[in-house]
Amino acid sequence: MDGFQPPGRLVTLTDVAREAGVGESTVSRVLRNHGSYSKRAGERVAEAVARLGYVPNRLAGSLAGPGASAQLAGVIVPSLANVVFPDLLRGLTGALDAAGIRCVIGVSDYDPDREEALAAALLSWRPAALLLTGLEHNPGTVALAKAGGVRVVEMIDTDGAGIDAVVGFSNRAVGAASARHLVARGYRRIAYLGHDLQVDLRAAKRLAGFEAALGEAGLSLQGQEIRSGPSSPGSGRAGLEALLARHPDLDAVYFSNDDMALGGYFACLAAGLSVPGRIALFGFNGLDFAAAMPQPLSTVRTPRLEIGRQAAACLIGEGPKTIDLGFELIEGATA
Amino acid sequence: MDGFQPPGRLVTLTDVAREAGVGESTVSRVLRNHGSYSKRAGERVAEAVARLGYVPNRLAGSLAGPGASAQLAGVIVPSLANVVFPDLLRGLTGALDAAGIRCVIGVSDYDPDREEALAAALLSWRPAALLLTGLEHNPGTVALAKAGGVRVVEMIDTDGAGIDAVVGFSNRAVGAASARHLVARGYRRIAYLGHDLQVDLRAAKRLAGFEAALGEAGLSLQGQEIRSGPSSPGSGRAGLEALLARHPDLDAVYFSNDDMALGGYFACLAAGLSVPGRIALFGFNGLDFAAAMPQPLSTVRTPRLEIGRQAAACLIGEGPKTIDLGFELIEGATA
DNA sequence: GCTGTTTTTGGCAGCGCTGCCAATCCTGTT
DNA sequence: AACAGGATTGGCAGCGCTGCCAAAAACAGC
Repeated sequence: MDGFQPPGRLVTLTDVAREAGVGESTVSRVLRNHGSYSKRAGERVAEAVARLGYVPNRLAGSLAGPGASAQLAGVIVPSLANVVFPDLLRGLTGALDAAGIRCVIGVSDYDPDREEALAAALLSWRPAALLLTGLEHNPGTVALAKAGGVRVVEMIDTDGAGIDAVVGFSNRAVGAASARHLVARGYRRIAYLGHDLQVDLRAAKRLAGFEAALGEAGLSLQGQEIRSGPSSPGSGRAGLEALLARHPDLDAVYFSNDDMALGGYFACLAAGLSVPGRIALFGFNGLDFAAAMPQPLSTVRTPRLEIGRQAAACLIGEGPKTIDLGFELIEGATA
Repeated sequence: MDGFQPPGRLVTLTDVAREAGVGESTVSRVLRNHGSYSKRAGERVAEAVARLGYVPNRLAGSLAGPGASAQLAGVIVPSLANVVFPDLLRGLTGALDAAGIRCVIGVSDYDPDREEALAAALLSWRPAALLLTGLEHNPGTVALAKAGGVRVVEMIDTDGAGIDAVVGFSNRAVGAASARHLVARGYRRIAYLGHDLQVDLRAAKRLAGFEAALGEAGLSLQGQEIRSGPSSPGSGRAGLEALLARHPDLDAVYFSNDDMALGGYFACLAAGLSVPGRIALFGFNGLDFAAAMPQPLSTVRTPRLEIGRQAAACLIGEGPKTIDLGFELIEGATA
């Protein structure tokens, strides 16, 4: 309130002890409400803390404490540009907050080497857990995670083997369900429109599941457009225009996600193509806007928040190793 | 690589020193490339580190080091559900990453009391800086921030006095510019459609600027619809329908943001109202989809990533105290 | 070969806190 | 009033690392 402290020394627990006229251990006990102390001691410490504006130093606390810090969680996501990951974080921070655990985040930009570097950097804070996205990592990342002595949770994808705990859903199953829906609705000349598959491995798994299910129905993809760069409505719009120019006879398009699908819908509106009469659109994610469209988007809603929450639960209690949270196909009106 | 460590003791710097046959200080010097050491010492340490799989403990490092940790930054955002904040984080993490600084995040849910609690929690990690959103905080938060001995950066809003550094733009000016644009285009019967203003103070400032500019033109708001809950396309769609039912003669609507405006656009599409002929729509944020719409949304693009980047720069070098990054009015085709 | 640097090195205190343990203070009893 | 048994308390080592300093080694000049 009255200007900055003389920088260089903040109030320490020892200061509080002196101010309160008690020993350091007593202050520590009071502050953590751990062990027994008298009411009087509690009051005096509380007063001293308030008077001095003491903020505990968890760096020291965690160092002195038993094992690791147990108060930080390291989270690595591939991107923050795609709504999915903020949603994941939202679920995580919400659930972890109650336990007093904070998230330290790293953004890998879909680069496994960056992911590895980030894993090392985050581990150096001795977190209670390391939360990764997807199941595919560098061997070095896996080694770090295993040797780190921390709980490891891999989120979103359950198609494969995890290091420790896994929370998510099957992207292959999503792709397959989407394909079956389109087939059941009578669409036959189906194309895929997505962003870079080398980079987004979960999208690649969905596509694999999609193609497999098409195959079971005796069909195959009639066209494919892979846009470089991140997914976005702009990319979806341009992509659908390109796709239709190349394959004018398509009757349905499966998009890598709702953002792309929204762009596709805009392209149809702009070109005056009726949806789903002339062309059907199918997305992925079940974002907010999908339900608000004049014709609700046909898509698959993924339990993004819930994945975050369950991942948090994995750290706190010893939950089961693998949790498949499933997904929900939303029939919508565009496919 | 070969299973989990016997949990309880991770490799320490002392282990590395023993393994490499050098002193602890030498290992420390090599690892941080600080001070001088022989080539041979460097090699032996590097080998030992690799052999043992040593990951430094920054908890200890920061505790022993000079002042604060200087390797963590505490970031408090009101929400992760609104694209704005992930974008902010994206800019931040991107720029901070190069400096080896990690972000510890807290989500306040627009609650000043939670913000205060989070500030204390984050400060207990002795971060290099505390990054807050907006200029309005509890007195307790301000006191903590000032006493914390850290750099404080308040992001997004420049309409008011900051604690330390401020990076953003003027929300009032955005509102005023938006109003002037609508007025210049000839719209006269203008309404506002937004989400909870008590909670989103920046939106309230935009509206204040908007109304002030309307006033200068001799106009005033013809209607207003405030939806409870977070902004979303669904809320925007329902809101516009309610607004038009109440004020059928409106010729333009100013939305609290693009998500709401997208919902409004969908409402118009669904109702067959021509945009902007029958009704003009004006948003805020300049999100990706705005440009991909059949008629590009008229809106204001805010420098969200750049705010994050500049905020990061504020922590690293001693930048100027207040940075106004301005905004860009996008004329679009909906207003 | 010997002194006067300069570079490289290891030991050790201490960062702020917690855990352990022994000391002290209470109770209620005999 | 003296005493057992529990509640409460303070001292101090030590968590893993860095900064400081003095010792040791390497090199320089004569």
